[in-house]
Amino acid sequence: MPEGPQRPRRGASTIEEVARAAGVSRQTVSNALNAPQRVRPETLDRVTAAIRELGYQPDQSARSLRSGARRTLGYLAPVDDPLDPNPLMAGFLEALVDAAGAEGQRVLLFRPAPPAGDPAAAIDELVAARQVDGLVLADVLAEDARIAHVARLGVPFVSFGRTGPGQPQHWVDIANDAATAAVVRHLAELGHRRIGYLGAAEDLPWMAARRAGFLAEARRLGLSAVALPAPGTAGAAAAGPGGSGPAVTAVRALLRGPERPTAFAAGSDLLALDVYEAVRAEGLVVGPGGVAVTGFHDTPLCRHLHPALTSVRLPLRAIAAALVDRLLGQVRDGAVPSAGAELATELVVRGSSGWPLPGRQLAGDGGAAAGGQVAADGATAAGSQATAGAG
Amino acid sequence: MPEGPQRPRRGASTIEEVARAAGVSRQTVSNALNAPQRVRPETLDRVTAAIRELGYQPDQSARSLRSGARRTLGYLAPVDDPLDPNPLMAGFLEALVDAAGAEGQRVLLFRPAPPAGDPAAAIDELVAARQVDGLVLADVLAEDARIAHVARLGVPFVSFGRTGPGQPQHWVDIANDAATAAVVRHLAELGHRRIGYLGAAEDLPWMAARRAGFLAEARRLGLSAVALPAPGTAGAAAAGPGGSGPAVTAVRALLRGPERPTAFAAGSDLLALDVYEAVRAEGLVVGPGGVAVTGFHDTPLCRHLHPALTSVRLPLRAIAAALVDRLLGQVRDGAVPSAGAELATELVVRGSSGWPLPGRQLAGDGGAAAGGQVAADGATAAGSQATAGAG
DNA sequence: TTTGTGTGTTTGAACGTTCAAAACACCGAA
DNA sequence: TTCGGTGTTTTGAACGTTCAAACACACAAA
Repeated sequence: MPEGPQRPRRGASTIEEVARAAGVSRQTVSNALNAPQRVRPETLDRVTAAIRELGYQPDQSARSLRSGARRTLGYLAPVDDPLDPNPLMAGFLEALVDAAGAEGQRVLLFRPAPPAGDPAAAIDELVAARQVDGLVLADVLAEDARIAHVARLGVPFVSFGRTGPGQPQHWVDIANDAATAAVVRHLAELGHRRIGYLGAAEDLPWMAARRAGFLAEARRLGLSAVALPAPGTAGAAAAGPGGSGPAVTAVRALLRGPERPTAFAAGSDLLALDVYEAVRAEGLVVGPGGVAVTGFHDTPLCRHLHPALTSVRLPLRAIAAALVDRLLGQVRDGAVPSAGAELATELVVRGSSGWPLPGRQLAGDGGAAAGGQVAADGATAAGSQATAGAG
Repeated sequence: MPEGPQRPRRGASTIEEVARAAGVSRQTVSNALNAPQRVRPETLDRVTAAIRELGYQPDQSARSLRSGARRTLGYLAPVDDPLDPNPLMAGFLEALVDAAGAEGQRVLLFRPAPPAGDPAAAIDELVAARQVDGLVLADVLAEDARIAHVARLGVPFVSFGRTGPGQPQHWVDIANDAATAAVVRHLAELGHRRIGYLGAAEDLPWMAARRAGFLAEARRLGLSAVALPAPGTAGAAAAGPGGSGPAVTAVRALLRGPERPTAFAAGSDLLALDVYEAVRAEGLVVGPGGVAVTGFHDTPLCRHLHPALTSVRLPLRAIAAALVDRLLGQVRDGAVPSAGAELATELVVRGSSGWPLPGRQLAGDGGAAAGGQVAADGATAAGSQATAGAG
C-alpha cells in the first residue's frame, strides 16, 4: 500500500517568506509584483533579489481566489468529424497558446464530454467552476448555438469564424472569398481562361465563401468557371470526407467535357488530392503544361505532392493574436468588439500552378493583381487584401 | 472610456448559500460533494436538491488553494518542425482531454515561450505557480532533457514515447516495431517476397523502431528486404520533410533495380505519398496488381488517395487513458510506475495493399499471423500483439 | 445511572494571495 | 509649529473552500 499523497510543498515559497527575506511586509512584495511603480526603487531591488533568491512564484489559486482573475482562457475544441478533422487545429492551438502566453495567460483545453457531447453543458461547467476568464470558440457557424449560449451567459468570448448579423460580432476570420479570388487572379495571370472549383460540405460557411469568392472573381475577370459539386446534387454530400470517389468522378466528367478547364482550385488540400487523381486518370498532367491545381490550408501535404501544391496559407499567428487581443479587451476593460476582424491569407505558389521547377521567380509581373513576394521556401506568395469588416 | 471590469459574480453561488438553503452547515455541503458516504442519505438528498436548485459548483480556485489538488494536468506541446508537425497531435489531444475529463481533470496546454523555447523554464513556471497536479510529455526521446528535468523536480509526470533505461519508466508508447512487423506479415500473406521500406529522420526513436521491426520480421520470414534511406547516406536527412525529392529518387532507383520490390512500407502516410509518386513515375501501378504500399498513422489522407492507403492506426484513446491513469496514480496515491506500457496498433487494410475494391473481406485467412477483423470503414484490421514491457 | 462507541454534523482555523484602508515618513507651505 | 499633501509601507480583512477537531446524539455495554 502506498504511503499517501503527502504533498511536500516542493520548494514552493510563499509571499511571506519573501517578505521576511527582504525585510518588508507581505503587501510590499505583492506590490512589487503587481504595481512596481508604487514601490520605492531601492525597495523594489531588494524584493526582486529575494524573489529570485527563493525562486518565488505566486500561487495561482490563491491569486485567482482573491483577485477574481484566473489568467486562463478556455478553448472549446470543436467536435469535428474524425474522418475529416480540421486540418489546422494543431497549428492554430500552438499559435493560440503562444499568443495567450505573451499576455500572461494560459490556455485550458476542454470539450463536450462524450458520448452525448453537449457544448453548452461543458461551457457551463467551466464557467460555473470559475476556471477561465474567457472563451475561445472555433469552427463557428453563422447561427451557432454555442455563440448564443455564451452570449446569454455573459462570459467574455471570441470566435474563430464569423457569426451571423443578429449576433455579437466578436469574431476573427480569414477572408475566404478574397483568398479564392486571389487564386483566380493567380490562375488568370498564368493565362487560364477556363477554370474549375472543387468544394465540399458547402453548408459550412467558410466552404461556401470560398466557392462564392471563386465564382465572383471569375465572373469579374470574364473567365469561364464551373464549381463542383453542382448545387442541388447529391454530390455535395458525397464529395465530402467519407469517400472521395464522387468528387473524382465529377472532376473527371468536367475534364472530359467540351469546355475542359485548364485549371482547378480546391477548397482544401485534401480535395486537391482528388483533383490530382482525376487529372491523371484522364491521362493529363498536373502543372503548368497540363492542368493547374491549387489547394487550401497549406498543410505539409503540399510539399509531398508531385508537383508540390500551390495553396492558401492562413495567418494562424495573426489570427491567434487578434483573438487573444479582443478577448482580453473584454476581460480587462469590458471593451466589447463592435465588429469582426477579417484577416488576409497568403497564396503560396508551388509547382502545381506555377513552374515546373520549384524556386523559380515570377517573371515580369506588372499585372493588375497584387505583386508577388517570395515566400520562405522559394515559392512565390501573393497576399490578398485585408479588411476590417463592419458588423 | 469603458466602465471597468466590475465582475458581477454571474449567478455563481457559494457553498454557504447552499448550506443555508438546505438548512445545514458549510461542511456538510462539502461532505456531500467530496465524501457522500459520510452524510445521512436524507440530508444528502436535501443538499443535492439545494445544489441543483442554485446551480452551485465549487469555485475551483478556492478548492485548489485549500486542498492542494489542482484537478488539472499540464500538456507540454512538443516544439516540432512546422514543416513536419506530428500528424496525430490534434487527435491525441482530443483523446487526452476526454480521458482526463473522465477522471474529473482538465488539461492545460503550454509551450516553451518563443523564440528561445526552453522547455525546462516553461515547466518550472507552471509547477512553481502550482497550476497543475502533473505533466504529460509527448514526442519523448530516449535521452530527453525534459524527462531528466521533471524527474529532478519531483513532479508527477508521464510521457507518450519511451524513455531510456537509466530514466524513470513512466511512459506509454505504441509497439512501433510490432506495428511494422505486422505490416510485413500482411504483405507476406499477400504473397510478396521482396519488400522495401521508406523511412525518414531515423534518429527519432519511433522511426528507428519502425525500420527495425520491418527488417527483423522480414528476416524472420525469409523475405528479401531493403530499407531506405540506406544507413550512412545523406538521404537520411534529405528524405525528411523538407523536400521529398531524394526519397522519391531513392525509391525509383530501387524499383528500377534487379531485385525490384513488389511492396513498400512507409514510416508515415506522407512518406507513402512519395512511394506512390515513385511507383507511378516508373510506369507502375499502386495496389494489388502492381506495387503494394502501406503508411503509418492512418491520417485522413489515407482515404483521399487512390487507391486508398493501408495504414497503421494508433490507439489514441487507449494511449490517452493509460497516460491519465498512470499520472493520476502518482498524483493520488504516489504510485510510481515501475515499467512502461506498450500498446498494440491496428493495421487498417485498404486498396493500396489489399484488394482493388475497398470493402471486400479477407478471403480464407488461416495463416500464421493474427486473424483479420473488419474495421469501421469496411477495411480489414489486424492487430499486432500487446505487451507490457519490463523497465 | 454512568461510561463508552460510533455516526452524523458543526465550528474554528487555515490555504496564500490581494483589496481596502490605515499608518508612517517626509516635505513644503501656512 | 502646525497642517495638509504626497509617496511609501503596513495592517486587518476577505476571497470560498477543505482540514482537523469538537460536538450532539443515539444506543449498547458496564
